[in-house]
Amino acid sequence: MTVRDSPRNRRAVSLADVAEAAGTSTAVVSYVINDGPRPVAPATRERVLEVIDRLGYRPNRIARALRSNQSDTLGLLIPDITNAFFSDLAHAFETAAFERGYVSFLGNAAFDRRRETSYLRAFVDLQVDGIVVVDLDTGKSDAELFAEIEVPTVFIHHKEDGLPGDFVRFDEEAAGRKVAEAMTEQLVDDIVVVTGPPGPGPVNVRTAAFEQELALRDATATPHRIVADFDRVDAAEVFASFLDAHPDLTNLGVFVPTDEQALGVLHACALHRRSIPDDVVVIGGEGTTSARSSAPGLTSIDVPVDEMASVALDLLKMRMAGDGADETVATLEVGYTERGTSRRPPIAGRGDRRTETT
Amino acid sequence: MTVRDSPRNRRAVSLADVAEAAGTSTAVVSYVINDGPRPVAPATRERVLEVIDRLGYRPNRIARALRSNQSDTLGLLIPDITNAFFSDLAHAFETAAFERGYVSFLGNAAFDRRRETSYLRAFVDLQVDGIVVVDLDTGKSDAELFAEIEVPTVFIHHKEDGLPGDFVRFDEEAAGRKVAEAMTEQLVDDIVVVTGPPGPGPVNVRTAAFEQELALRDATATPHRIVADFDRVDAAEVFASFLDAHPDLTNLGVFVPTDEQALGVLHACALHRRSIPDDVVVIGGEGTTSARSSAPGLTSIDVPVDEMASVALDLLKMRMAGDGADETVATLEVGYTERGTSRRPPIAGRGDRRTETT
DNA sequence: TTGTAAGCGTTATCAA
DNA sequence: TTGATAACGCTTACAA
Repeated sequence: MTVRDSPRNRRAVSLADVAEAAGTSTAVVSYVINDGPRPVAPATRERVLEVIDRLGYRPNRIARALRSNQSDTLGLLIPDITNAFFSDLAHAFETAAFERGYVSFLGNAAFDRRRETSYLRAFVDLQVDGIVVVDLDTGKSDAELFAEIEVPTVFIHHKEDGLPGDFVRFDEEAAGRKVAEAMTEQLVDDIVVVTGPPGPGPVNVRTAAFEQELALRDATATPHRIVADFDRVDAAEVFASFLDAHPDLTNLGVFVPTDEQALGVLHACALHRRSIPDDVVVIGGEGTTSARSSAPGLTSIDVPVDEMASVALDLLKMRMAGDGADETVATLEVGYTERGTSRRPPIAGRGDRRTETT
Repeated sequence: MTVRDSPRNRRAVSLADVAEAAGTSTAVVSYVINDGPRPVAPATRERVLEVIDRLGYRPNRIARALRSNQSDTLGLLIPDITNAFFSDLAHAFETAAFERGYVSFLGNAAFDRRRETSYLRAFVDLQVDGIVVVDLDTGKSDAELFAEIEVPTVFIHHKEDGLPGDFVRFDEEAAGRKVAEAMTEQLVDDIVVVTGPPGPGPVNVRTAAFEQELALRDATATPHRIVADFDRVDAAEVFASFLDAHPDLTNLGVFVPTDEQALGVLHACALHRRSIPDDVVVIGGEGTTSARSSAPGLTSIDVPVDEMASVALDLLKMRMAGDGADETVATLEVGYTERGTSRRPPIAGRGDRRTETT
């Protein structure tokens, strides 16, 4: 037992240690570990592998990153990790990244520009190989910072004009239209749209498409609009006030573009003892896991979150490989699933309409 | 304009560049950046700071980590990030870590031992300063690996005997007892306990305490036990079958130790058109944000998640600072809040009972 | 096929 | 108070 074996004051086994024990050079050990870039004689390789195993050597990824400018590390920046949709996205990315051999930093901007900036800088300083951003759509993004970042970046869900990087989104317009179509079949007397705070964000594109399609299908239906923040507590409060202010509306259809808000609306209905879907039909816009299994399950657009993650990572990989392609915009198709917050329509389902019976 | 200014093929500004531009040495620049360990003349410091600003220098954290064995980075390992409770925990940690200047890697074990191991190794290889683990409580943990890890580790929620590291938990026994007390005031005819898969995990401690206290308070009440996995879909299915099998039970009280399962139970009740809390009272064991704003909000134990995170990080910091204290076990107190899934009891609230009216 | 040695960008020792 | 310089552990050009 040498001193090195004592559990305290032991420095980790280094590549040089391996080389020495195997009676060869650090270069050869490196070639063995990385399967290149130079060939190694089978006998030598065998010897090195044996020593690596015996000594329990593990490469130091920090040193490797410093030398090679590659960390196999990704940065993931999310506006609000408690939001049902974003947490689904984060989960999808983490999984997809892990499958591809990356470990991810998680940055929760908490809807705060300063935090976003701070994380972005940290990611760059930590030499991540790529950055996945779900950008805040409130106010101006940190355009200068994004512009000066040399790290491959892919934007999800929202991207401001002029920022450099690929963009993965889903078809917001189709989402709005599909819900409008479904809503007209619900035979409700009045329609409500919940919108987010005014702005150019993707969510408001969704609601605009909904309203437009609705007008096309039924000129008489001018929906009530109510504005709520993108969190369920605010949405619940705002919707509860709406119900208070309109006790006469007893056969209501509500389009809530984000599931996070939809969950709040369901909460408000429960408090006000409005029966769903008998008194109020609620249709959501994202199909998060959280909303799929709410009580009752939310009828909604289904966003292909896993596909978004895998497309995003593929784009990132191409960019990291240096394929200097032009900036790509990938727009993914959405589905629509009836669950418990809408009425089974008298007309047979068609198109990509799906009905779920649990 | 020199070549370095062209946006392509530009290598980042290094400390040596700063030193050269400021007409001093790398050592001095380092002293300025780190405020030590040697003093710097005010004039020199001024000059260096000016150059840093002008060149837009940012320290390379990889190089710093390699040299100093400190990365200001943390690893966070979670069994299942889609679980309501764990995602609350993850959020709390990320926030607490960020406040203390750390950036966190996120590892989602997805209830898979191999993934857990793989992340653990990656964290060590990446030289994280500390690891926060919510360990899987299924089967044997990777004891050897934990034992050989030299990185400060703190376990949350669950820790197997013999593993090295501090431990932050909440008072599972008190949680079970509190719910039992509340349940006896609900005037239900029958009581159901949902348990997780059999095993030594913390959740089963919670349910055992509940059953024990219940027996103490009301010898006649022998609760039905139903077993469900720790996910809402399985819990919903299992509970739905239970309702099918017992159509006679129309005044039911259910203790669901994890909110994730409780959400499933609520979902099942909605599908079966059981009114809550008139037909079924549901009480949860964690008080996650997700369950607080379900429809209706879940009456439940409230776990001090933020406090757990901050205690865990404080313990980690102490260990990183080398305070070789004995292993600490911190047990935090839980609250209890009535929300919409229980009946307002006829007896006035007392103790730390809280009632929430939204 | 293998070995030597020069970095990568820091920190911190030691000497000036 | 400052400046050279030797690490940290790895990759890889170059030489043998």
